[in-house]
Amino acid sequence: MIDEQYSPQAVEAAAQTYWQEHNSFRAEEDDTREKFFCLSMFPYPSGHLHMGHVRNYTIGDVISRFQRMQGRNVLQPMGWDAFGLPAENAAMQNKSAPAKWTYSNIDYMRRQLKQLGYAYDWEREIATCHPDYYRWEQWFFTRLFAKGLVYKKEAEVNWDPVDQTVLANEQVVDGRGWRSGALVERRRIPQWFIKITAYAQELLDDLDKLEDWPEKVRTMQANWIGRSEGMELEFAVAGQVAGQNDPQYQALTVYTTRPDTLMGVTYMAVAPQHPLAELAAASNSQLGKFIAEQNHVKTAEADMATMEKLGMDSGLKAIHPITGEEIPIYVANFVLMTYGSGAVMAVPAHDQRDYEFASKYGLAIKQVIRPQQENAECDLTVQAYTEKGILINSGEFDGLDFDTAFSAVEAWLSSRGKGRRQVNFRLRDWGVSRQRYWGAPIPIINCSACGPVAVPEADLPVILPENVAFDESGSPLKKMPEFYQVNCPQCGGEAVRETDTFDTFMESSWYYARYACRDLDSGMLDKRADYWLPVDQYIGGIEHAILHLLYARFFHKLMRDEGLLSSDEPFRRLLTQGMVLKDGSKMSKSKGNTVDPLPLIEKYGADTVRLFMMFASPPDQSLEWSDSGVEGSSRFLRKLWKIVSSHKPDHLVELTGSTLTEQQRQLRHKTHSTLAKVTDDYARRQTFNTAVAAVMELSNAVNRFIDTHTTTNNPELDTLDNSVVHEALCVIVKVLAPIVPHFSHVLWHHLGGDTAMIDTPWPEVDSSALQQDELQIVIQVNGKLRARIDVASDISRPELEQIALAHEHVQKFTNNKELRKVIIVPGKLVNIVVAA
RNA sequence: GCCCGGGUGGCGAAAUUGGUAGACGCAAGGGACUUAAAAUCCCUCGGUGGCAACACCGUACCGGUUCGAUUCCGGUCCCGGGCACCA
Repeated sequence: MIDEQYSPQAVEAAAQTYWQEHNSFRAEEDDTREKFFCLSMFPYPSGHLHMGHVRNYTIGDVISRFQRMQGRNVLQPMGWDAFGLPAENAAMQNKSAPAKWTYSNIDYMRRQLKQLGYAYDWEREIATCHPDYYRWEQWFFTRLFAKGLVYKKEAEVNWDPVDQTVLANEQVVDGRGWRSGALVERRRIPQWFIKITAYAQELLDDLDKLEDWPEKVRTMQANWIGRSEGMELEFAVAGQVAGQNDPQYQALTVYTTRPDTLMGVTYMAVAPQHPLAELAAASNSQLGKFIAEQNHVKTAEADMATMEKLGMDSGLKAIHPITGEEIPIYVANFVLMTYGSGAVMAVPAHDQRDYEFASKYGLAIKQVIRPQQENAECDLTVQAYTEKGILINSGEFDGLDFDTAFSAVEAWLSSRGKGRRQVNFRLRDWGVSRQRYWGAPIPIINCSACGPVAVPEADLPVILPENVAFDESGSPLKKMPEFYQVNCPQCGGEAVRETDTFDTFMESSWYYARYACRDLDSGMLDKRADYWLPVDQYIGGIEHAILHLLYARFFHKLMRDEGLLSSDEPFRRLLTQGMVLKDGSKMSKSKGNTVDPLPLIEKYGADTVRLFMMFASPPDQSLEWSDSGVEGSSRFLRKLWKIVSSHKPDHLVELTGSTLTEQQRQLRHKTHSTLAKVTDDYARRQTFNTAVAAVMELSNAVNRFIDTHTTTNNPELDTLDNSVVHEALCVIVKVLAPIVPHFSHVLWHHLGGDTAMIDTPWPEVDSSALQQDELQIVIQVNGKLRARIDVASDISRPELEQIALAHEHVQKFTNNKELRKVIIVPGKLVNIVVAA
């Protein structure tokens, strides 16, 4: 007999001890079983687990344990995304080394995860800041370097002129450095890029294969990649830009998706950093001042898009490629030098941004498109007309529609070598250089004779020195000659090692694969990667919908093309979890509304916390934290514990085929319909909240059944009653096991389970228990509910219609009215349509 | 600004393929047990009217499609995520 009082601490200790002693979660490759790789996004070791982590990892654990009960060979690993900015900030504050802070955070958070009872294979734990891990990232980068998939170019960063450091976007507040308060400047510095654009088309096309990803994520990625079909064309620069023979001064190359509007171009716009702008500014101090002023906008796109659109006439003219007219060239702050060619053509009549700019600076607005329908709204005194339509004021192109105009303009320009059809992507190459210390060193040596040279494989890893002093003045690596003074691997001459480190997205782009062969020291991956990959279920925050998930997809394809694995995509199924909120806003330290999981686990136990997390809302929606809701989950477990612990699993009889009372049949029906629903909720819908609600209903039904079948005279159930209850309780305990595994572990033993809960298969639905003789049918009149009736489940349509029409509540609304039609949805409802 | 979501009782939510709006839980109110409290158990619980049966209204707002709309379509408002150096 077990205690009637539920004691989470004792229960959780017992279950965790069992799992540990039996090595229950060690995963091994086994070709005879279907594998299931379940992965939650690994955490950044910020110090403590927060509720978002608890939610994420509970979802992953529930899915893992469910799949295991379904017979799969499950791998569920855990690790640490250990490089990153917060470690540097903490180091500055504590005047210590980022490594020490990171490792102690990992130790603390690992203990928290263990308390929660997650079924992780801890032997595969990864921390990305270990050289054993990042050496393969460095090795892989040198492979990409050899293949020409990486290159160096200048890119803009936020520069703090006081602290003399590069700032992340989040470190720029209102255009100023967050520590120094200094006005931030844009600065161009050479950085490494990986050619993700070479894979743009495949990354787009393969989204169609990801059938088990949320539609919204696929849409966001497709829009991010942003494939467009348009034309690249040249506008010659008019007159002679004195003494400049360089082609960059002689023509502006622009890209447009609307070549049909070409005849409506009334000005050109170039970026402030464009060579033509700089040239014009040399003899125009006002323009020079304007250009200098534009140097203080943060590099983030949101800032670029919301800032006031400003421009200034450069005085230079471009020549329209068809009409030969001279049109002004403006310098405009919204044109980005780092996008495309740094120049755009402007058609104010048919582009809203161009329209607003033209209106502001008194530039011509020339209509060249009219609506398809003559009377459609098109008032150019109010706004641009941006729809596709019919060409006007376009000379020989008049009367053409978008498609024919596109072809005609293309033919005209291409025959004269002034333009060509081109597919463009919004996606830009991935800049991976960071001017930071706490990251994986970029394995490149810069030699004045040989240029950039990859660190040879034998010299890898390039180890990041961990024992460093860290202060406000930026990366210690830049002050360590013993780190950067090296000899060139090619010519042996004096050379300088890169002191930049990798973007931390690099580590998180392939960690999932490394879990398969985490102990391998002779290579990045081995054939075990192809056993476990792709990940069958990936779970993480929606905030990663684009960047992390796109980079990981890209890396997977790079690893495939390196021959390291053979699948095309890393994550078969994706679940994007919503945020955990308190009082309607995201839990965060700055708002002071965080809830620490630890005291809750101590008070209620891990199972209660896990249960509340799953019950409070569906996983992909935000979850409103509620202390009293946790209390409710605890109450449910206590009640259920009492029912199960006072149940005696004796004198049980076979139920299938037995003659049961109506109430026994009803409880069996409830048991098996609940089982069917919960199975579907876990497997297909992944709505664990409705699964829990269904189990609560079943548990309430069992409770009522026991109440109505025992009396003070006879406190025991008879054999058949007890067997029906036993069946229901076994289903409840088993289907709750993924969510409250400790609780189920102990109760399953009490119910007489001959295997440990963790090794027990998922129960099967007895379809004979689901058969019903009667159904409830709803009767509507004109779509409004008027009656409910119980009928035989095999009733014929005419019979049902007749009963419905004869019902007194129905007749009240149909009397003296013309019957128009009767709609019957079998097994559900009858809708009687009458004249109003 | 652009891309993607979301909005249902006092609260978290449910309604799975266009077919019974509010399952399940929380809070609240009433009652039982108790010297008392906690715990537990029972009842009520979207709004309005009504003794009740029941009727009408109700899923952010405006409009549309349909026998029937929380669900589909068009528009508006509000909230959230992302925007390439936070992770």
